[in-house]
Amino acid sequence: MAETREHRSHDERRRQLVDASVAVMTEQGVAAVTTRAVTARAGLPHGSFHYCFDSKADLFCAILEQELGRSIVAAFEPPATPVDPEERIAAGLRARLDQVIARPDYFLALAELSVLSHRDAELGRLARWEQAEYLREVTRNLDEWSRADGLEWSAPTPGVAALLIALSDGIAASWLVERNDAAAHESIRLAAASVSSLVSTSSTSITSPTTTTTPGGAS
Amino acid sequence: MAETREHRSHDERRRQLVDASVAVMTEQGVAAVTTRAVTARAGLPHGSFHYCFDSKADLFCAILEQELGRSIVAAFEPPATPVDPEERIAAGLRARLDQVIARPDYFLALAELSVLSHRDAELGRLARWEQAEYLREVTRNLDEWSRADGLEWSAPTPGVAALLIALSDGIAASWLVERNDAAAHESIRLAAASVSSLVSTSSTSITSPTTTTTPGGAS
DNA sequence: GTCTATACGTGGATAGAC
DNA sequence: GTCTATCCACGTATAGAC
Repeated sequence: MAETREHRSHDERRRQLVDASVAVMTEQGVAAVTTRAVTARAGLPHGSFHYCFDSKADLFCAILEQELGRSIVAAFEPPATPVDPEERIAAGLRARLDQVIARPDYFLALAELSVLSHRDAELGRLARWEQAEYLREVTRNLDEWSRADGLEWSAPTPGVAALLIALSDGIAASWLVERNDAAAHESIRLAAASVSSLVSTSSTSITSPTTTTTPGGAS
Repeated sequence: MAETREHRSHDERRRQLVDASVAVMTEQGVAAVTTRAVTARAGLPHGSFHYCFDSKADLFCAILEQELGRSIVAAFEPPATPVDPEERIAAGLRARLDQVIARPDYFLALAELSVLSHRDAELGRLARWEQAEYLREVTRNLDEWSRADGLEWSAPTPGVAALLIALSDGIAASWLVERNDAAAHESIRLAAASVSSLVSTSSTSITSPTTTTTPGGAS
């Protein structure tokens, strides 16, 4: 450990600079993310930048990798507590919207970075990969939840997952320009009502008969 | 008229530069839209830029105004030929996707410009206004179409229109990163099936009984 | 291995020539 | 009114000092 201390410093610098970049990006937009601004924000000398990153594109790769990966972790996460499909879908969509509402500037910056990534080959690959990963994750959670509650979809779940992603993205994007909470929540309500028409509760659900016996709070 | 000839030249220059900007933006991204690149593209001297625009932000305003306005014109346009709700919704969503597929780089640039606009107060106002205008247009067309076919929605049409916009935006955005035609069309299929569950054909539709008599090709 | 000083290119905006 | 030459600020990247 004592010998690797110098190397560890190098990796820590990278993380430090990435975090500083995210801060600048969030507050002032992607255009404001310059090597000078980032290093100044991190309290490091300007020269340290090209000591940690090959180029600015390299930095953006690191940012995209870290932040998009972070977004994936809690995507349409499983059961929570078994509720009817419509409410479950609404909850999933609402979770994402709530994140955006809580940190609008951050997600605005992320959106900026996403569209920007398509201009660069390397960044584009990364963005596509993350998107695919995200779809897999949502599909996985959707499957898990459907199996647990004994639900069947009138279409393959990857397709349903893609639809849910498009919906949450679209609603979030719309909120970002309008900042209209009521309208966004109405969209979610309608979306949940719509999408739930694709699901049919199969008769195999043994655990939950006509009346669900959920111990605890039942509203 | 003879007296205003000089002024007309000025306005024509503006349009000329805006068009050049859109071209550059489409081919190389918003970041490449510099005063020099734009004037060069337009075949004009660099100095002519600040002769037509107060600043670069002023140019972006003009671009946003022109291009977003252009997007609105054909938004979920009315009847076409009366078909069932699900097919009609799918057609509306498909129309937008087809536009994006036909000119991906253009819409990518437009997306770039949209997210970028939120960093500037003036541009933000413009983007919001255009978005509201777009919602009004879709709602208007939705109302018209529904009335013509005697349809009733289980929710106010502005809410439905907002959902449709979010859907088409989300699906288009998803396509822009994946470039997966099949997946996008599957999303549209599912979306149309979902949303059509919100509509109930009222008994007032006299023109179209159980079997529609459409002259011409009936596949 | 860590940081400073600097080179080099570019962009936005302007003053002044035609 | 139209265009040229130029200014100044900033951004990336590097060579070399500590």
